[in-house]
Amino acid sequence: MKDILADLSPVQRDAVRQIDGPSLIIAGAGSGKTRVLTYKIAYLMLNDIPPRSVLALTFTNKAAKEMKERIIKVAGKQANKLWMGTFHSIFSRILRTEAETIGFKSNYTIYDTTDSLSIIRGIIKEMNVNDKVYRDRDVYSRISMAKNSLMTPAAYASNAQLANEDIQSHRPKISGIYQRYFMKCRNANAMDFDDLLLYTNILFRDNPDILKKYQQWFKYILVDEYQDTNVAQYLIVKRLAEVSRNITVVGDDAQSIYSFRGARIENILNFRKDYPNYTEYKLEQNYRSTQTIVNAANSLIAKNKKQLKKTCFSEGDVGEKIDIIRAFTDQEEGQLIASMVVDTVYGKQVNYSDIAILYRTNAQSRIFEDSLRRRNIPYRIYGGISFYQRAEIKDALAYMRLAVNPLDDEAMIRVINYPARGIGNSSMDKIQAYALDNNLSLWETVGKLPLTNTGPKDSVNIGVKDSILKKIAEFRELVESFIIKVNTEDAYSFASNIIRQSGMMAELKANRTPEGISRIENIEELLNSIKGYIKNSESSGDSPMIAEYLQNVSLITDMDKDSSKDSNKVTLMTIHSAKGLEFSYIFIVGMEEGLFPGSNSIQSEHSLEEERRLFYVALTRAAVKATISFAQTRYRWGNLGSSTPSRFLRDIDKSYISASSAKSALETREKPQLSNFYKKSEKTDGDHQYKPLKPAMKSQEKVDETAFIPVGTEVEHARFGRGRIVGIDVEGNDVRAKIEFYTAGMKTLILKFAQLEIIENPEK
DNA sequence: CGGCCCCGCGTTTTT
DNA sequence: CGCGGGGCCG
Repeated sequence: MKDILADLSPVQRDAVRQIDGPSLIIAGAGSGKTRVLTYKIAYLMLNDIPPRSVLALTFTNKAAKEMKERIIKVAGKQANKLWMGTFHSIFSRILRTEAETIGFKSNYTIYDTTDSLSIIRGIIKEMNVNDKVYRDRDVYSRISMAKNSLMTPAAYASNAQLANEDIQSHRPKISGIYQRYFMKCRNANAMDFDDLLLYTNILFRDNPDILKKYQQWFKYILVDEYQDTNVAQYLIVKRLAEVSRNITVVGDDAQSIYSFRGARIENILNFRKDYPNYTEYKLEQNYRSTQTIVNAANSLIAKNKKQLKKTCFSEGDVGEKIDIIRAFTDQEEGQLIASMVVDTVYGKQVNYSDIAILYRTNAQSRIFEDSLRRRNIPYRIYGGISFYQRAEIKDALAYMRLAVNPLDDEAMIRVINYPARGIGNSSMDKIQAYALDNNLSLWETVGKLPLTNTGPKDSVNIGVKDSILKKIAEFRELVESFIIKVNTEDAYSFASNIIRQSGMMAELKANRTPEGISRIENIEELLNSIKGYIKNSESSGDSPMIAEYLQNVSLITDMDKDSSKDSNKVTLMTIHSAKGLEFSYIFIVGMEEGLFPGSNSIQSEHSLEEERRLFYVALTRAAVKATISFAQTRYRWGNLGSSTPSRFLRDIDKSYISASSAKSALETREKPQLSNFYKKSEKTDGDHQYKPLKPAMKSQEKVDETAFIPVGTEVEHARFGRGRIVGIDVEGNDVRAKIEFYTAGMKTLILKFAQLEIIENPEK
């Protein structure tokens, strides 16, 4: 136990040693926040507090998993009994146990965002409202916001302000959509992500005895990333901690980046009011990064008006200054970063896994994937199109979901005609219409259908042919045969049987295309993950059934898949995903107006500050060196646009930016002829490892040749092959050529980047 | 009913 | 550009 405390700074030690009472830990980036949290939990256990009475809440499964591993190292295996996980996973577990109390069954389904959107689309159709006005995403986020502020449909309907807002935005029917959506979920015995928090609140609010049970159970509560809690989460914690008041929250207002999900920085401020006898610990020393990075980050965040007072400092090396890299195109940005990755690995003798490329949006990843692949640089990409979002995976899971919870209408819609069994859209419409009229689930509706229309005269007739009725009956029997086995077969056998018996496997195998083969591989990977899940839980008990696997899988993301540390790969991820992580070398890419800060964020000071905090998070991931890049032109939705450097670059104190790169990338405001670029890049001397100003030489050399190509010229492009120029367009300083390529089709290219080779010039 | 093609639209960010 | 949804035709 002495060992634990010896590893800590005085402040950290004090924070760890406070066992009882409320404590607020304000922890700057890299200040050893996770270490304090893990050690505090270990310390509790070493002081004979039973692990099962400790509740530790995190925001990602990854954070929970890592923390648990670290605690096991210090305090041993009993740490497995800790209640540690995300808000969503912990409270979904509790809701399983208490489901009946709130009118659900314990086998409830958890709908992911895709499911929710699809239901909302269905409602919009049902209500016959304009889906251009009522866009599913907008409606969903409105509902999500309501739930996160604990507003039920009734509360929403009677709220004048919300009604006003919806009228203003010409969407007065959102309240009605919410009502229907809410009921549909209930009828399907399903909860969406927000419901997990909403219903936990309802459960605790309306059932004092149940609340009391958990208040006595969880004697010690710890919350990580407290600045990212929303109203629903805040209230759950507040209720649970009310009696014991042994609550520890850790947070950093400067790293609050989830307000789009309803997070409220104020929660961390309210802590002082809620628990007046709290003790506050400020962790201000950054043990991760160089002084340059910490100071640069401080200078950046100082531009935000709203923030808690805190002085972060580093006593590490001064370190290298930040490089700012300008690229002409997004493509070139990819190439430059890729070659800098190589230079870093060989020049600094570090591993690929010490390097991360961080971007604002997932869509940016592709270019870096390409450029890294081209150079044979191993990389690992997080987020983006999730494995669990793939159609074949969702289909397989939908069968399992339907077997576990037949009321799950979304699952039913997904699989009733997959593989195609002749129950098409028009039949489905009839089934759905009947279900709606009679307030039944689809499964219940299907259960009422006769085998033929000539059956007993009081039997249901929805107006489909006998041949279809027969197919529906066959489907029903198929699902019934699955339902029987839900609680008798272990998750793995169940899943592999369902994939064969449903006909999915045969359908997939019939497709010999590369995509078809990859789909089968994905299914195999899914089965493997189920096997892995069984193996994991067998060590701590019996073999789990499919229902248990399903409730876990819906709260799991790609992020959580084995991040086997042994693999030496460059990490690509969004900044949001990078929160809480650290890397020696960080590349922050795409620092352009409209991208970062995003175009949606530049209207309000509030969201601009959040973007700035996001940039702060990105910068402070770097231990040794940060490099920032932007591109002057970028493909967006298939066509080229030009962009200017992000305003945030000017927020960093110049003294922390390498002089050569600042000058070349930012101060020079050259827009005119490219010949100027060329000359300047020649002047940039070699004192710096990278020459940010230096564009791809080849494209420069080609410019003069091709800048004034007439229409009709036959040209050759490295990627698109040969084609003919059909139009020239001068836009600002760019000359764009519309080229009809013989094989690649029509493209619009900016001449100075296109590297065209002239094949034949009609005017010569 | 099912498959194919075309059109329209989208980018925040995650549980 | 890439995806998903809707529409049309076989």
